[in-house]
Amino acid sequence: MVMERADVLSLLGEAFREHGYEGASLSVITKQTGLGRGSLYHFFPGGKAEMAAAVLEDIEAWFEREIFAPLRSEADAQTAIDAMWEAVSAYFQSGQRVCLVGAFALSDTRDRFASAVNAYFERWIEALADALGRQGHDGERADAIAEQVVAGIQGAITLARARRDAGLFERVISGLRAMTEK
Amino acid sequence: MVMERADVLSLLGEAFREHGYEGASLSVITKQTGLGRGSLYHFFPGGKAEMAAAVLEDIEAWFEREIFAPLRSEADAQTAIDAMWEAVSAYFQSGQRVCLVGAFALSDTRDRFASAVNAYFERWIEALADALGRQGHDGERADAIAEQVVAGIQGAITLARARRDAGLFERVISGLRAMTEK
DNA sequence: CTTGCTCTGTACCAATCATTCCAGTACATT
DNA sequence: AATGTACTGGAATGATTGGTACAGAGCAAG
Repeated sequence: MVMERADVLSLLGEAFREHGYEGASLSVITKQTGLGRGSLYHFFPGGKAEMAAAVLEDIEAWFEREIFAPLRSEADAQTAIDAMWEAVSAYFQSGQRVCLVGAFALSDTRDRFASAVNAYFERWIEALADALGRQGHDGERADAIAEQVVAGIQGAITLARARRDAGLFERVISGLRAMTEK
Repeated sequence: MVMERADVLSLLGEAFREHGYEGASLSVITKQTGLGRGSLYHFFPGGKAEMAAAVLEDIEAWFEREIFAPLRSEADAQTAIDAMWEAVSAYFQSGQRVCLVGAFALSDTRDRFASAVNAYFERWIEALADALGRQGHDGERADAIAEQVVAGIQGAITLARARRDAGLFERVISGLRAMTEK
């Protein structure tokens, strides 16, 4: 079995998601990726910090391609927004899967990856506001809704995980979704 | 200087807030509380796990007294809701201060303290829904708003910390607040 | 002063941490 | 078959982890 870089990043991502940056020890990582220490440090000479940075970059690239870019440039804004909601539900698995960027943001891990963490949310909010603007809202209102919605998604993940309640996630999401409909 | 249990819990809380459960090592904790290992294990024979559990209990008690109970029993529901918003802004310091329960919820630390983490949010949502009900909303609608609002608060904290933007926190909070006005 | 109790600082423990190192495997290029 | 490079597993590194042991400090009651 060949292990592509993309596969490794995905497994690394799950490890950090489950245990957090501090909690994801090298032995956890080797176990969860199936790669020995030698291989890990061959691909990521910078160690754990470089692994996490690479994962963040990978996540950012995925969201940029699948969600942010369509929000900014799709001819029909509502179509892009609908696609965002589909992607969000699938990606976060009804709140059973944590947002790694959000999780990092809540501890001092944030400072290690400050610019990646900031950029992720900045781009999401801006792209969504752009789509809302093209959908007919005036600029200020679009910004406000976008902030409200992106915050709401993070909160829905937190609550769904705290209470182990996927239904709660879906209910909050559908409430937010109503805010992005014409 | 006498060190009351309440002071220790407050300092412990800040340590866990800043570093997370895994990241708050015993040396971080001794530094931040000013107590040596001897004292710490004298007060919390169960070690780090007992410290975190005690902090969670302390937080829960504070919210119960200051926010949940008034929401349930204050004669004028709107007054209790207004007080909740004041308390939330002050307690989370415009999103510069993390919600420890929310932070725990996002990693596998949640499982160690599952019932405390679940109870905190369950009570918050139920108490708020109760107040919204007395304020005139029908039951189903009150539940929905309460979930939406409590999730929104958690998300506002996440975003404000991620982007180091206290204004963002206040804007999201005031959007949520509008949902709890008659 | 003595007794008894709560509290504290320090030395210590085994386990685990991230990281380094290196001999060796696998495989593609000559 | 020989060489070079990419990769791998595991042993060894020193630092740090959470937790224990214990002698003593501080102080109130007798």
